[in-house]
Amino acid sequence: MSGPTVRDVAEVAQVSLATVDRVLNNRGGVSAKVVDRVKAAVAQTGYVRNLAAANLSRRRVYRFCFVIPSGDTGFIALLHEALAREQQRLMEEQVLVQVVPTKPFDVEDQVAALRNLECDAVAVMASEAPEINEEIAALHASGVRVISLVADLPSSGRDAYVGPDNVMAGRTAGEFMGRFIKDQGNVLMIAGSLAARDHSERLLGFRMVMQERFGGCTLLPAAQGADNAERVEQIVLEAARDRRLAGIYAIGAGNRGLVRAVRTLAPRPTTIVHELTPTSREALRSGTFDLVIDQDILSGVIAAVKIMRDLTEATTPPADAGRIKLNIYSRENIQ
Amino acid sequence: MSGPTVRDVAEVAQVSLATVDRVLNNRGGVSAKVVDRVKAAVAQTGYVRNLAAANLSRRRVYRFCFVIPSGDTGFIALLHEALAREQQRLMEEQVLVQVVPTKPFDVEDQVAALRNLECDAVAVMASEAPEINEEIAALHASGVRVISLVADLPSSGRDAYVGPDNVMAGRTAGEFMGRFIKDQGNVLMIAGSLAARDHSERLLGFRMVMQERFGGCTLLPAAQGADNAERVEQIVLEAARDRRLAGIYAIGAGNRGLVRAVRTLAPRPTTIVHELTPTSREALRSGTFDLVIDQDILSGVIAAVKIMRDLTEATTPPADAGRIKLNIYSRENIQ
DNA sequence: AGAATCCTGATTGACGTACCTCAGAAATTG
DNA sequence: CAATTTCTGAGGTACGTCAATCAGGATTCT
Repeated sequence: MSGPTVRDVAEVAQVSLATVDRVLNNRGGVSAKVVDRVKAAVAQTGYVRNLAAANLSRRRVYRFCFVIPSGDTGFIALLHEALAREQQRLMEEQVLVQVVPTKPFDVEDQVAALRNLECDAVAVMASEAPEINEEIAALHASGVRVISLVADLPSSGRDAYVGPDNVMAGRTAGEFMGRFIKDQGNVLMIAGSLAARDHSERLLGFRMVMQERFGGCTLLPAAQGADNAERVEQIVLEAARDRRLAGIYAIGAGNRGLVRAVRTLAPRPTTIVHELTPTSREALRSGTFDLVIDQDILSGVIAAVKIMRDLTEATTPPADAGRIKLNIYSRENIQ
Repeated sequence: MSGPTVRDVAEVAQVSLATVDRVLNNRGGVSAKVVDRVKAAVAQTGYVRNLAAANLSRRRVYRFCFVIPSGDTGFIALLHEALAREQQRLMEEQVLVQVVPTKPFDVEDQVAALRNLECDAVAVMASEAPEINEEIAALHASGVRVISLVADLPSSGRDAYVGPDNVMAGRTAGEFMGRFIKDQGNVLMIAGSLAARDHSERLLGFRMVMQERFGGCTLLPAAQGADNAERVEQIVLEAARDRRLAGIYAIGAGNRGLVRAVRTLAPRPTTIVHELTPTSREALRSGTFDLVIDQDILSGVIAAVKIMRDLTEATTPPADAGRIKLNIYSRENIQ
């Protein structure tokens, strides 16, 4: 009733259990001829590994580290929350996740955090800096698998990137911005820091679309808000002195300041931001924000763990495994 | 390391393994005092039954049926594809999934399909009809757990619904339609069949938003395209005789006809459709469609299986487990 | 020919739970 | 007090896979 087992495969292939095991878990040491026979037997019997039994038997414990900025608001808070929730579930799959918080924008601290990690794989969210790239390269050389999270670090030699296509995110923002503001007026772009690759890529994508298809708008010079609410608020208020401020595209954190600023303006500029946080959700619902482009960080964490497991098992993860989907939220589809 | 086991519970409760087993699987024959002690020990240790080991031990195989319309195009094709892909993975978890295709819009055939099913749980996608509701009620009474998929059947007494909030889907479509067409012109709505609850709910949501916030538009009477490309094409061409056709909202299938029709029109009306299929993806990319509102059917299938398993285990699934997210796609974020 | 290497078989003990039997202790009954 | 019933303990086997060991046969090399 419950399907064929390794025993049946062994019988059909005329080999021992040990040999079937060697083939199935490719441990090597089996001649090509026998390998073929076993594989044929698997196909013939329709054998499928019983995952429950496999997990039960194999008691390997994976040790993964997440090196990410600390923070108790916005997206970073959601990331920590998602990690905490997943930790529970992952325990049951013998995955131990350790979170190593770093000081935001502090390269030295982030480098220090990457030192002396005791684990099989690391997921890093950091800005682009040569020191960090070097540290990651060193980690990688010492046998630890490394993936970049949310913001890619392509020149670090990381094994994989888990996060959204940030150029696409920016392009998407541009598309909706252009249509919503009817292709006219000034548009303010606020990034957190241009050193953060996710921010600069979004900016790039946004600019591209606006220039390609919405030439009626004027793009103001990109401002840097340092993910700081007060800074962001000031930037907006300053830009709003010009009466033709039609749209605001906010990349990165500091949305609370953005809400405060936009609420004082009349007419209210079309506002598009990233990441569905309690703040942006509320602003969306109340009509202060017009669109939120979100990366589902929980699915990102899940994907990251999966890829880290694949990497430590030396099985190549599927090519698109790390690509997190972009979710678009308007006031009508907040969930 | 990998969580407490029955052994730990037994030790804490100062009883034997056999007694813990008797309590956990309530086999009776244990005094109230000891039962309490064991339960306290469970709470104290944080013991959770290892489902994998349990299923392994008792050789349980889940048998689930998906009763869904047949079809090799559009959303239904994607659904079948997703099921086929999941089937592979689910075999490993001792879940046997059987797909029972039904003739679309054929109530009699769908009722027949629901008869004589040999399984633990069924997922049904069907129109609303009293005969179907009755059949589901009968199934349910005979101990089979039933969930509705994509289109809800609330008065059937199904155990759960897995699918998007279709009113929300319609409202979202309305929100973007209103903003894109700048609140003026005629809007054509094409449903497949108003008997399909997902269609009627989307229509309802769309109408609500348009009336609430976009009073400048005129809603044409809702047309029924029977999920048929030719029908849909004709409906559009007819409505387009009026020069003020500013927008089209297409619920349900038949998008190939929609593409053909819209391509002949100038100016091209703003077109919003449902489900990201090869057809709608291509239309989005080429600029024929403006927005696609998609339900990720793969995640729907996964959620459905999870819920069916919970139901057959008599553990109540989390309240929001069946809610599939809505994904919004513009030409810039197709993936 | 002898030694080294490679391939395969046979066997064993986990993993955590379910389910069974048998025996003995404790509590209840007549 | 003896006879019964109720409760509990001890121990075992099974589920299907992983992982490891040991031993011996077949090849290849020197």
